[in-house]
Amino acid sequence: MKLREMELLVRIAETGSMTLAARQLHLTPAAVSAAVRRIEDDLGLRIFERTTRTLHPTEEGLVVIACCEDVLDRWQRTLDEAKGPRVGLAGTVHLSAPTDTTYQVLESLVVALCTEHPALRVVLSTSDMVQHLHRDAIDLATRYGALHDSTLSARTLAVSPRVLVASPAYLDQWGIPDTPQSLLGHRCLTLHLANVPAVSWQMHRGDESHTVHIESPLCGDGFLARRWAVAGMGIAFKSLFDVIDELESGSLVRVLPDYAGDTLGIHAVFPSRRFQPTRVRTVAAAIADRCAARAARCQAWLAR
Amino acid sequence: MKLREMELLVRIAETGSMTLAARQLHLTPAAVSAAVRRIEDDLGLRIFERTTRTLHPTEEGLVVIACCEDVLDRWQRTLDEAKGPRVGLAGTVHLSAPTDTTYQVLESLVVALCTEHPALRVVLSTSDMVQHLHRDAIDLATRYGALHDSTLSARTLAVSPRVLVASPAYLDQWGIPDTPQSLLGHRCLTLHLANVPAVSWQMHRGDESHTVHIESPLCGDGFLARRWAVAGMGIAFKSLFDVIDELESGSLVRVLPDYAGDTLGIHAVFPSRRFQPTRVRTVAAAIADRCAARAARCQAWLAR
DNA sequence: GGTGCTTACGCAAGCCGTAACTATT
DNA sequence: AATAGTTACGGCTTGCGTAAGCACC
Repeated sequence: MKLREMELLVRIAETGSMTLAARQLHLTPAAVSAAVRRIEDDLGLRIFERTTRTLHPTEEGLVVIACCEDVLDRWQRTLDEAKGPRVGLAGTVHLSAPTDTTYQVLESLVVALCTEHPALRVVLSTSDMVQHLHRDAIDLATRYGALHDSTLSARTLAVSPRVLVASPAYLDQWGIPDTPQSLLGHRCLTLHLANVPAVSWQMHRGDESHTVHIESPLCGDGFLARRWAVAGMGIAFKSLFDVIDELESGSLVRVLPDYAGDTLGIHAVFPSRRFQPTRVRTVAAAIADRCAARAARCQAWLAR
Repeated sequence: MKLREMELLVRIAETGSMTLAARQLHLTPAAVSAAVRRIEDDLGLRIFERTTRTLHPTEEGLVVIACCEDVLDRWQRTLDEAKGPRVGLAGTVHLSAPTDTTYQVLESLVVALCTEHPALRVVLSTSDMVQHLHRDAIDLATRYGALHDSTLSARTLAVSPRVLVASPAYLDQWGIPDTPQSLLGHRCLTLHLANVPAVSWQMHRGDESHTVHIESPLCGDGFLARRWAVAGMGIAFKSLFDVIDELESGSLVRVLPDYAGDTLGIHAVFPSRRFQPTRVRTVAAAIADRCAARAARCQAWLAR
């Protein structure tokens, strides 16, 4: 038994598919199939019960796979400990984040990390959509809101309410809304996520709750909504976390400040496997640091 | 990295020698040497610092080797759990024990085990000498007294005092000694262990301590001493544990019953590696059971 | 019919044993 | 001189990719 084979078993169990596991490990499905067969023969155990279309671990398979996870985790940590202090980070980290988080948080952070660790490669996969971490072999993603995939694990990076924002120029030209309903007469900038435009904005003041159905002249991703808002194209409904820079600098101002949107959590999301190379842990820690600093600025701004 | 390679590292560390490790794993020294080199290259770490005559783990090597032990242990237990209930014991267990223990305790036990588990093979290595468990790849040995090799771990099976015994016929013919000194006029049966005859017997009564230097007409191993004693050839100084059968049956009787020899521990001794196949654990448990039963008979006999 | 697992086959790399070599005691 | 580790080389095994086959949607 090789560690590589253990990783294969874990990946198959995680993805639920030999083909996806093969892709992640840069193998062919044929190789994976053969490897599983070989492993099962060696062990004298059936690890996966499979038809051509479904695949799930057997009872014993779960025991073995859990062991493989432990072993890989132990091994990874040992290598980190044994060779960690001497060499810088090396290898590739696959990150995925929403557009705005990518450009505001990750971009400069990645530059800093790669400068500090010349052997480190970072692949940034920018998407507002919930990507399939397993399918794309993402090491670490940031996501807004709760996640529903139980095969993932998450860590909260920040918590921040949605706020309505617009540029001073826009408000000069179109006036300042004073009730949620008055938004209907404004140019509202909505997000277009997962092929479904987000068309209703929910906000509340004390016990009041308001839902406004938006007809949007411009609809894009989070990054575009912010840029458009700064450019005076309309009112955006964004996480405070994403627009704290502009609010601090005054290029955006908060609209309807008495009304707050949902408070969204920003999470770091990992494939559930416990074994993470040092490079992933380090990058995760750096992201958490940046987000914590940014969240502190949000707190300060709200309390000002 | 393969589990087999991990085992190799552990064995090298245990035995302190590539050649011995090679022998245990049925490889050539060349293969071991090449494997170590390969592993070190793969890991980018030096595991063993070595000249042609000495070999010891590096700092990082110790970390890696400890990890390998953990991994092998975890893996072994997992396999036991995953396939344990379905199949009987299989494979080979190497045992080593003193002569008398072998013939009185292990012999019938091994027969029972092999009958119960047809796929089990047992290799019994009988010796009164302290064998090199590592060198001979012994899975489990029993030994009297404390052990001095820190790379081994031990479990106490029984504790029993040495006693002086002789057959009734012998005592009829030669008389019953009434003091330790009177042993000098008797035919005493000594052991010949590790090429050095054991020539002094120590015993005590209350606070008194007596050391008697023996001139022995017959000198052999533990088994022979017992048989000679039964045959009326003289007085033996044996662990009660070894002669409980004869004392119960009356074929031997205790001499100088007020005087007790050292209380010796009987230990099961294992190579320190933590990973033990089920077969070894099962055999160890069976031996412990037998010894416990026998020890209980010793207690009962002393208290009679 | 398409997707995903499996089988067949050829090739390349890995790994072991034999044997000669080197260094240490 | 003897012992332990290393290097060199030939052969066998392992493991992968390509390509074709097969079963469940």
